[in-house]
Amino acid sequence: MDNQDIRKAGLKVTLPRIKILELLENNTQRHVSAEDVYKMLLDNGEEIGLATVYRVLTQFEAAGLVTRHNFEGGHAVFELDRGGHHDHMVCVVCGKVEEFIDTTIEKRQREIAKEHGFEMVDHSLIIYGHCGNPKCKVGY
Amino acid sequence: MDNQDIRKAGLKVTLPRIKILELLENNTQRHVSAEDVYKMLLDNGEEIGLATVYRVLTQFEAAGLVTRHNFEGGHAVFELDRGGHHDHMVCVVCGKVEEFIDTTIEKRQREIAKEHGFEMVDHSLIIYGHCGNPKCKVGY
DNA sequence: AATGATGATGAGAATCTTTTTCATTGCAAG
DNA sequence: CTTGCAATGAAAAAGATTCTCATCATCATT
Repeated sequence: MDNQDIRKAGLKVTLPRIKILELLENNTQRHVSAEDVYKMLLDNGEEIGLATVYRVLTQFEAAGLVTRHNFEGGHAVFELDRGGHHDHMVCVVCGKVEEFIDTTIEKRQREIAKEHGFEMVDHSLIIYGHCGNPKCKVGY
Repeated sequence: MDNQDIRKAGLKVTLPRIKILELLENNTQRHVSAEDVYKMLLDNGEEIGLATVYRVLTQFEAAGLVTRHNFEGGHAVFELDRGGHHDHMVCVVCGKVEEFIDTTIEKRQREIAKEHGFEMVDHSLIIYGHCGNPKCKVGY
């Protein structure tokens, strides 16, 4: 019941919001920029303005439906929150993104924050490296 | 011998580069945006263009003299590389930045990368939370 | 089902950050 | 001291995101 998620967020159930949420749910690549979303909607024949895409994604983020990541490169990417939190591993050559979750690190982070007098509310961990693809290996 | 660092990077020793490196070394706040650097130079009476600041910071980054961080908010911040790697903790209210390093996490990251077939070359860990300042606490 | 208040949308303008262009200047090797 | 080539400043351009505003759609209430 996606529409309920929108409603629960205190937002009206409108066509742009439904379409954007659908796209995030069904799209193969989990990490998309606002521009990506906009273009995909266009390809699907939806007449949704870029400004609306930005607005909706920001609202979804505030509602906890999606997460915004600031990867390298100046533009943000969004990802549907499927309940489970996870971190990212990005290949510096091909850009491939893998997700992972590690309880050791998760736990340690909370401890470190506390040691510094912080109360952790969120975190961002991105590992950059060369992925398994031979073409992405060092010295190729 | 800062000028040697510039030279070693294969760059000519010019006034803008010297001034920017000096500023990064002597400035109290370690994390500065290109705009910050530009304005501080202006305040110091230096006539250095914003484009040059961007160029030089990017060159310094390539040379390993500074590190670029993509914190939330759309603009990058730069930090002088004082040899030691470290991660960041950012207060979501006042923006205060604290640095930390944790061997448990550092080690675990390498292991995780390897488990996924990645060879880690870098990483970015940012913990967001409420800092010790009472005004930044939840429910203030 | 009609109504109306309020929120949402689209288009384009505006803003902000960063990069590029290009004519001019200055470092540094000989 | 000359000279090539890199570096610079100013302004324009590009890219990402937000804002403005007139119009339109949703939804709680009739």
